[in-house]
Amino acid sequence: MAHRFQSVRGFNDVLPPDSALWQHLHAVAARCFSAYGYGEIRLPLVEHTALFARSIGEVTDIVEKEMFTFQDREGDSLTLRPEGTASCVRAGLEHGLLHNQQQRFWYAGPMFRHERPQAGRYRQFHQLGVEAYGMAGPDIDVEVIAMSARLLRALGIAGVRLEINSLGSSETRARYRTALIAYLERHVDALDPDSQRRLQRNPLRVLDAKAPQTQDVLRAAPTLLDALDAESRAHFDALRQGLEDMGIPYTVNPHLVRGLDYYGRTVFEWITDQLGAQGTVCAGGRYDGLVEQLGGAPTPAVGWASGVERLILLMKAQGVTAPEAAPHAYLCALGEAAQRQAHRLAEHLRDVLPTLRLVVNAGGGKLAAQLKRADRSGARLALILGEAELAAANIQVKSLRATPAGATSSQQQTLTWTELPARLGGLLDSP
RNA sequence: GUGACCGUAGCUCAGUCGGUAGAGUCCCAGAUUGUGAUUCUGGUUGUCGCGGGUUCGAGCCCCGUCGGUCACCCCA
Repeated sequence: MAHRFQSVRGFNDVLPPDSALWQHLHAVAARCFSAYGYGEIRLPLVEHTALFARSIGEVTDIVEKEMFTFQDREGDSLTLRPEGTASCVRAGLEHGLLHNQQQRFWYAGPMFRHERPQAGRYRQFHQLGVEAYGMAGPDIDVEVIAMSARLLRALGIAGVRLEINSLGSSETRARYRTALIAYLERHVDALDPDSQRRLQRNPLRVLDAKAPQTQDVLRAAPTLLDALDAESRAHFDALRQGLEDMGIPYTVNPHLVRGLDYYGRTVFEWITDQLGAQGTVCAGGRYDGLVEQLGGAPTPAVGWASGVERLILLMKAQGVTAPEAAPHAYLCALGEAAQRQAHRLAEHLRDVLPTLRLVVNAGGGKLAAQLKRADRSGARLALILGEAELAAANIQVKSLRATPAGATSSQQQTLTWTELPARLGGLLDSP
């Protein structure tokens, strides 16, 4: 036998029946986003590498060691997108959609990061995200958070909690950063090694360190919330009021920070402890500086992204199932003439009943074997077309599954071809 | 990037002290049967992830590599 390939590490196939759950998730999400007037934006998977360096931040782990970057044939440095926001802003600017306008977008698709795979973390993973531009007020922050809450609810996901924080203005952050560094340097020996490293590179990230000894040090550290400027404070207070008005429970986590440099003021995360170490299901915040940083006019912006694999894991953990996708009927044909007629009949039935799911047995075989396949397909009915039925222009209809009324599984009847559509129509899902 | 565990039939797994591979399931054929359940009989399925090494001999020991799982790190 020839050599068999394995998939590339961290790149996964999605197979039936899981793919049905993915379809369900996307259908629910699309309905949810359009309910708020958000339009779908479809973005390329590849961008110029510099776009991500400039938006996500040069000294972030994502840019420094996690991007799939390559040279194309002209020698340009290109990168498989590690997230969606940078592309969204680039596209908005490129097509003049962000200039003095309000825009609401959503997107979905694969992202790529070269990390070691583990539960809920893959090298090709998928995100759903929303972005809103040109609206500075806290009410739009509330809107996008409400939308995320509605999406989670619509997907049947429970047991997630919302945490929020404010990173303040960039001036606030710079001032706070200095104060935090000063404090941490006095306790540097008590920090875990990772946090000592972070202290040099990205001090705010020390705040969400897991190591207990670092948590101890942080208890007496200055907090971002105490350092907030007056405007950010008012924005944050209004956000909290808005969430309360909407009845969305949340907790303020003063240690919540973001791994991407472009965030300021509002940040939030939906967190679960049902997924092991990768507990963040949805995360986002305000990024008022990014559009200008990418060459546009100063434009307020807010958005979030959610990890599809993590949502799917949660849905499965909670027993959420996709709508029924098994065929309604399975057509068994005995003999060559009947097989030919079976395919013609099936096409006719699909014309008459556009939502019918009908499988035609292929390749012949004994009736017993065909019925076995019919049963395994999950079909409710088996349709049997043999030589006798062919001659009489009728068909045998056999129940494979008990109906809700509790009928036995051996029910069988003979119908003419013209009676068949009405019988099958009775099986179709009500809209 | 660091660490731990794992990879044997389509699937779930056994395989002792190193002696050229086994069960259940699935699938196929037949018997029974009420044309698909059940029961019975018989049968097919393997480069033991891949490549080296040690050995008379490797699924088993050693090295490398690819893939999986989990944690760190990072993050959705």
